[in-house]
Amino acid sequence: MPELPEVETTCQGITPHLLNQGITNVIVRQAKLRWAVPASLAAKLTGQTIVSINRRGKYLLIDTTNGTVIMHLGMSGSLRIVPSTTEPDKHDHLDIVLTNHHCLRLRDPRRFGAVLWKKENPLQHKLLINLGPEPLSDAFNGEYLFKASRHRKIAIKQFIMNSHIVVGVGNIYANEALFIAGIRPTIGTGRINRQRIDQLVGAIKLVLSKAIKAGGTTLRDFTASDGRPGYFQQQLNVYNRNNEPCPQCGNTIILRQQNQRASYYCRHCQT
DNA sequence: AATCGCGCCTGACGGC
DNA sequence: TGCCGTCAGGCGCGAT
Repeated sequence: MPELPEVETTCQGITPHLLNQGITNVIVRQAKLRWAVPASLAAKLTGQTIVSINRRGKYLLIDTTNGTVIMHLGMSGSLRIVPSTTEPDKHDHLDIVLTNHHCLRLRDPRRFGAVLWKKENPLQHKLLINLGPEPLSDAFNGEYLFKASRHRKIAIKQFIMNSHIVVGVGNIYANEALFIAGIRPTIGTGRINRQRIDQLVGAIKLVLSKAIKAGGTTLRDFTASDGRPGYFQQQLNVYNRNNEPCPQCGNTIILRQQNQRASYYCRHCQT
């Protein structure tokens, strides 16, 4: 399940293969993703050159000489670079074929992902324009999060998973960051003091940057663009560890549903 | 304005 | 073995 570290790993993995490549063809085998892949995508892209690849939150932005492809990997999406003669898998929905006879291939069994097109100013796209700051940027700091958190009644876990507050924190890393910060996921956001908000900001930055270094987290189906899994799951403290001992105090890790999401935490270490 | 719950979708898994 | 129900979850959207 790609969260920010997995998308970043993918972005870094595909960039050297795509940069300055021409696009000779686009093959859409399954247009029904979260939103329909634009029917005009192939016409827009064919003959263009890829000029840069960026990430904003969990969105990948592939800039070409004619406009930008905006991709989201949803729950189960992955991108690979393969020779264009490689036989597609059942869930390989889209190929962007390059002049080097390889293609960028999108696989997404659950089809929660998206492939969109924006002619110019991709950051102004409706889905991107209201996103919160990047968690690893200086704009995401204690002052910002504290201010945003005042008078909010929502539980802190849902708050940090809200992409309008900060991008890229999905369920896995929200659980992990709250554990590191010693904050119980169910606490009302507005009741957390500045010092603890600062700790939470530090914990989010720490867990995300460590996960990027490890190449992401592979629990079910994530693999990097070279097909290798990530290794951050070995460093998970609480996620998927219900009934196991807390690595800090030895008490049993609790699992409870919170807004239809699994929250894992230690009742002793997280208050 | 903030919050809540729904729905999209497939594969894995457990129970019978 | 095979069938079926349940769960997982990002996130936009409509309802409250």
